[in-house]
Amino acid sequence: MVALTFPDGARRDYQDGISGFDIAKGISPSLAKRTVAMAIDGAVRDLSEAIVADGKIEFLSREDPRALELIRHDCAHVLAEAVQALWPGTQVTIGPVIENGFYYDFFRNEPFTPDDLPVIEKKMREIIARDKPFTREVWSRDEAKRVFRDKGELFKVELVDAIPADQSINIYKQGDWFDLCRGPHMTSTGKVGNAFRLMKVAGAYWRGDSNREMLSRIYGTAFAKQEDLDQYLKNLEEAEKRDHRKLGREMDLFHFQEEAPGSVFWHAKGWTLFQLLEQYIRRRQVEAGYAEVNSPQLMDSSLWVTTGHMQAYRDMMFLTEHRADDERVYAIKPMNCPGHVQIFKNGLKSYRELPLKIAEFGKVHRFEPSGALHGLMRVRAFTQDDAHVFITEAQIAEEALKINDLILSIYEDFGFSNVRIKFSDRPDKRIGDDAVWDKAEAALMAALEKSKRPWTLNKGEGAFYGPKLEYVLRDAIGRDWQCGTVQVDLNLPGRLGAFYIDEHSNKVVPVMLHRAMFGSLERFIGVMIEHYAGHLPLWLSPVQAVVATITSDADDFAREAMLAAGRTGLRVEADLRNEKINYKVREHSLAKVPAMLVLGRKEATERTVSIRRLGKEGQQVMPLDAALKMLAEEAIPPDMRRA
RNA sequence: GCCGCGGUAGCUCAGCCGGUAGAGCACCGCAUUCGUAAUGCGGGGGUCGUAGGUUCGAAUCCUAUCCGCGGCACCA
Repeated sequence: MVALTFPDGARRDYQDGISGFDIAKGISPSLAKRTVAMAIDGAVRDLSEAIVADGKIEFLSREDPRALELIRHDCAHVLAEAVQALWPGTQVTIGPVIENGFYYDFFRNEPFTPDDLPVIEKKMREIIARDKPFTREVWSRDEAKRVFRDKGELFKVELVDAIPADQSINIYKQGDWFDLCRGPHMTSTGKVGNAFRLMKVAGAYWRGDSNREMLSRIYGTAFAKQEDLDQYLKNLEEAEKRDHRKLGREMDLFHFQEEAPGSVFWHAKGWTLFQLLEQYIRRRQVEAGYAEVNSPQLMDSSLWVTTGHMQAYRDMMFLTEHRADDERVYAIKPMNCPGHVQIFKNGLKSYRELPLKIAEFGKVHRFEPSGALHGLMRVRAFTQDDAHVFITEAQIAEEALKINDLILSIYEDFGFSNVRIKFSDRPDKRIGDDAVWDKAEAALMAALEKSKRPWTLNKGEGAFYGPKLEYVLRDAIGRDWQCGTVQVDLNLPGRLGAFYIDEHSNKVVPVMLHRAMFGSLERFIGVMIEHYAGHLPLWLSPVQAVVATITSDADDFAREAMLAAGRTGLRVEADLRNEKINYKVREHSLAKVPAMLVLGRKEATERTVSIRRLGKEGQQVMPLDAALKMLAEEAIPPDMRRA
């Protein structure tokens, strides 16, 4: 007998090996009908599974949040069956559930095109309508391999081989079609319902390995209800409107063109924003004891051989051509650290000078793969708010923690409070002894623990010279972007011959912390545009207000208002065109100008302005001086507000 | 870099079973002085990404190449 506890607390005994379905049926036929799976002690299982131990049991309906994963997973199976029905000979590989849906990877000579999707969807609806039960069978390893090999499913054979020896080989059947699968599944294909949609086709490497076959992937999503699917599609549209590439054009911030792939042409307004960020960081780091420096853009490539960059990243570095009168090969810097080490090395340093913190808004160039380029988020030329902190070994944890706190405080000023931290330890491709890595990782971990922030391990993802913390922000479209980083480096200073004199007059190699807060200013601007949907806070808006007239009778007062605004330090533009106020309001709203100061005949006479804020209806009338004072107040950067 | 898709006026896009380019918005001109998201009328503007090829004839078909988009891989 097995004793099962139900969600309402009731406890009943059942015959050993009874299926979930039989239990549900015993309670009521309608329960059995609407149940698609069960959860035993919280773990979702097939409803047909035999129960052999005591535990808590729950029946899941289609509407249960935990069933969503099943709907999507089953949908992936239906997709695979549909594809094989339409194009026999196509091999199936894997089809997992992902964050907002699922995908299935196929191998065939002719990849899918977007036009295939509606055809596949139609076939899927047929399969769902047939409503065949999902049944599970356990096969022997040899039998599974033989069957798949006979069917020509060579990728499945490889998967069977990859399943650990202590795990059984599960086969799920839906009518005549079957797939190797861990499960669980719902009771039948009909439970998938019709609220699904195939989204896009894409290429993907078999097992994520760029040396292996290129598979053809179909992405889809599915929901329990049509309304949920509609809402999801609507959200995608909304996210598209936030795309920084689109907003960047509409707000006249920047552009790209063919001649400079992956490099930004910053327009006046975008460059204003860029400089505001730079000034902000400059204030924050001066406060934190950093000195700003500037190192050469172009240095002899031998320097990069010494650091190991040429060995690790040669094809991603921009190198100068050989020329007759100078045979040296120069590299455009892909990082600022070697330059900063040269500055450290220039002149004898004492332990009394540590920690020595030098910062640079360093513009670095990296030949990113063409497929990786993505607006401001991934470029080939970008500006790091980079710094290097030279310290003794004993200072690692303390200084790393200071950087951690500074980074998090900065993100808060920009409205990013939900930041995830990743700890990346030693990669396979690295320099330096394991003993040195042990020390570096332990010290960084000590800082991380002191910060008392949740973090995740990013195994083997450290830099080739040291472990790192990475700070990840999530954008409006749900993509994660790594921005800040702290890296402990016990290797490069020694390689580059840096040392300081300790209290016993000995030469000692310093430890170097690398840190960046925005990471790339370009990327951070992209993330911010999407985060705010273009509605930048006043202190960051390139144009903070537009003075717009209703009639030319107000022109003189408008010019006066401009002068007064200029004296407050606000960035204000005038719009005295002979256009209707509706037209002006619309245009400046689309350009995301945060405030409009509207002047008509009435305002000109009374020396007032009518303020309209972006995204808000209605307006507020107040004396010009009061209005400017209010805006100037609001435009104070958050860090200066604290001071 | 790999797979797929795309590149036509400043922007969004139509034309693409070959016959030599079109719309809306934007821009310019004129009129309008009009109270909070598009005033009316008129006008100018494109070697159809680039280079080859097929053809009497190419934006339309073919090849190469560049750039972009969606993924994958990569990201010091």
